[in-house]
Amino acid sequence: MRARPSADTELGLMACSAIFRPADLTFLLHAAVDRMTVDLDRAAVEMGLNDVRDWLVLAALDDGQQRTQLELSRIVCVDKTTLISVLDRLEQHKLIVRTVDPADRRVRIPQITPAGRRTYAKFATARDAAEARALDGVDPEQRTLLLNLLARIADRQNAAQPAT
Amino acid sequence: MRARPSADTELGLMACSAIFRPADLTFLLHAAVDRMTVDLDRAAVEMGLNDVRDWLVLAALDDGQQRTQLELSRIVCVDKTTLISVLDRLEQHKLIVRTVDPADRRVRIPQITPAGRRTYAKFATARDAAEARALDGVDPEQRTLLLNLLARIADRQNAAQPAT
DNA sequence: CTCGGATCGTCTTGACTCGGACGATCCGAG
DNA sequence: CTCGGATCGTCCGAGTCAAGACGATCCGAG
Repeated sequence: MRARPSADTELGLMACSAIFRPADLTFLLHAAVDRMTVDLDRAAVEMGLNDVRDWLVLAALDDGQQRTQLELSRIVCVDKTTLISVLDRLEQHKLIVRTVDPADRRVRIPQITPAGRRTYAKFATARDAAEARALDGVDPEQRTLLLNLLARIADRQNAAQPAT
Repeated sequence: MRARPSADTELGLMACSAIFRPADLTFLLHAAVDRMTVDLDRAAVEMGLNDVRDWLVLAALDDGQQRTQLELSRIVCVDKTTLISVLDRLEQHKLIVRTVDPADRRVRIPQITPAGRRTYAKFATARDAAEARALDGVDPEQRTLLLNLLARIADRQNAAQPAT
């Protein structure tokens, strides 16, 4: 499991909102991510995965498309060198296999196994449950607004001119 | 500056939304955080800071309260060992000084210097500008709703029972 | 006062990440 | 066919982070 701040500092997060202005967008985003990550990491370890990234990789492989490791690394936003260790672990747990593309023997085609599919499905339901818990009591209209606003922030171009 | 994924993988983030279901709360949160962090990190380096955490520390010290390093680490949610290097750097740049508490010679009281205050103020305006950019065109009512929902997610108790 | 346990800041160590280098392989030019 | 450049996966080295060990210091019991 990826190292995370200990419980001490974890709780401290909440203390921040008392000290910093409470409506700090960046701070709240970080806090919300941390909160979700705690849930998802726990769900991941419960089913033998290491990390949310393990699940991201499984998710990307679940559609059965043939992807090279490089494509995969771009899709899940993991450095290609880091992806290697993830794939090593998943392969060791028999959740994926690395096949060689007969048409180009340089590339490896990681493919999800039935066991990997089962693990992925279990994690997906856990994730859905976590998100439902997080949004419990928020009416659907507000949910979609939240998601839209987040998407809007995320999609914003990196247009802030690169330092004159 | 803290290492971040290269531009390649950075852009790949957006590709995710095409592959995963587009309304994935966790994914959007991550993407939004990444987006804000890019802006803030850039602002930080422009004024000689290393990191957003440098600014967090300055912000926590700006109110002039006497805090030990341990308290400080809890407030800014940084491991106490990591905080040491942050304080070392800030002290080297003369933005803070470490004083010894005369009442308890074990503890150090980091205090912000006038130069530190100036740097903090500059960063604060840069941060406000970044957040304003991120929320450009969103009407005030929706902004407060967004912040409230984020706070709600973040504040949620770690109540998911710790694995039976 | 003395002494054992608790608490502070720092140091050490092991794990992780990522940029760059490397071997294997492909492909197009000649 | 041969050969040079491009592209794949992997490995290595520098840097970062945090858990645990450690010395210095405090404080309460006796």
